[in-house]
Amino acid sequence: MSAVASRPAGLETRRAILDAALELFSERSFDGASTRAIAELAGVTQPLLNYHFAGKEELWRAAVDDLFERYRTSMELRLSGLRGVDDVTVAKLMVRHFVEFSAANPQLQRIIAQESKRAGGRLEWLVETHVRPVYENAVAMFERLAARGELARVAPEHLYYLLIGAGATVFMMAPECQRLTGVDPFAREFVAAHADLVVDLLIRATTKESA
Amino acid sequence: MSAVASRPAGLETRRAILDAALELFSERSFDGASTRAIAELAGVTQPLLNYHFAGKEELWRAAVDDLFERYRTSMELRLSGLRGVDDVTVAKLMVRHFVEFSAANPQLQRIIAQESKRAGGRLEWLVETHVRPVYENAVAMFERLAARGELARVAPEHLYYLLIGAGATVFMMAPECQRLTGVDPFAREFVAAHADLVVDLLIRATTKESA
DNA sequence: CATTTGTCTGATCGAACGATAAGATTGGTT
DNA sequence: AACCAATCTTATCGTTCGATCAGACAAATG
Repeated sequence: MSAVASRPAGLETRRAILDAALELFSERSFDGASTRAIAELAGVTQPLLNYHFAGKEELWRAAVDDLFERYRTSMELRLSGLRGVDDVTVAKLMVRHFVEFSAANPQLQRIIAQESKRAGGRLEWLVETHVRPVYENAVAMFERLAARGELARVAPEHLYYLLIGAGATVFMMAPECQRLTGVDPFAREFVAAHADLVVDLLIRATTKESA
Repeated sequence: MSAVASRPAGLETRRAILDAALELFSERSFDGASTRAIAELAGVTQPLLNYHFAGKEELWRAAVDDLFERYRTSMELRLSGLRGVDDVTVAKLMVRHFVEFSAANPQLQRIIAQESKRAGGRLEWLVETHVRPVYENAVAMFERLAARGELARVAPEHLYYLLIGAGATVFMMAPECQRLTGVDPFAREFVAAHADLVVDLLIRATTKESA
């Protein structure tokens, strides 16, 4: 049953389903995305989802796994070969990469925001499996910055959600931004300007004046 | 049919339904909140929703209307009697009130975030009916601050979503924050500290150094 | 060529969905 | 007391949901 995917055709279909699932889960929420709509977007029939995945919930988890895996690898790639570089520069790169990834993959914040509103099995899994490592990484970054006097000594809970919110909200809400302001937040210059702003805000702004 | 509510009992029931609808729509999304669940939370039977409201979509609109009405009146109350006060103080009060309202009513950002992910009728209505006035008010505030040199000359689209995201995300995602960090973001001290941080970030941080 | 195994489809299940119709009940009016 | 309109419930409609099953199809293996 649960599909180990040994033949090439199976892998391609699996990928098409994962992409479609991520798209619809992220913009319509778990309940709003029907398995039939996902199947249609993937170009397959609905029962095929249950062949490749054990059920709707497991399909959701597989899609989220895939997305976070992309986030992790892209961040590692960005930070590879920076052994000797100072903490401030690395931190700025991390923040910038988070903003740019959020622009290139608004599904990430959309899914996190969706599930974070309500306690339950999916939130529990999401936090313990994927969010906590990201959070702890961020906290470590905050501490390195604070130790060098480049960041006000504020509780990490505040800084984390400040960073997440400031950096990703406009991309998560891109359709609203488009309609409200007429500006396409995914435009190259917008993303760059927003990343600059967030980096400045987090790292330069709370420096020196505070603490 | 459409219930003009002349007898007192009707108004109380209507309010109970609106409260239940707001709660479930905000945390489960439009599709995830069933009319039966809303009715149960309100302590009435499911068909009664169709007596007081024309349908699920109109119930959603009525609940959102109610919420934004509360936001508007509370903001006006907060800013009443401030005719002579300088722009910077007023702006700080506005930002602080937005953060505190987002803490007291996380449903606001939850519903906005939910609908802003996808273009469609509900987003269109939400933007034109409620979000745009708030946005234009914020833009006017940005311009007054910039004119006094208290804010970097950044495009308002960036500042608006920066403010929204930084100020409301942690409350919107309160269940995640609780599980991830063990901290209750609704605690009085947390809300106050977060408001301070956002006010400082927006108004003091981008001052002088930039531009 | 025959067999097997991985992949996919058509048909259909029971449950939950939003909505409606018909009638019971309640409270104000005369 | 009689009436009537507002409020609410019970029963049920047709649709869509996620899931299952039996079988078709295709590709690798012998």
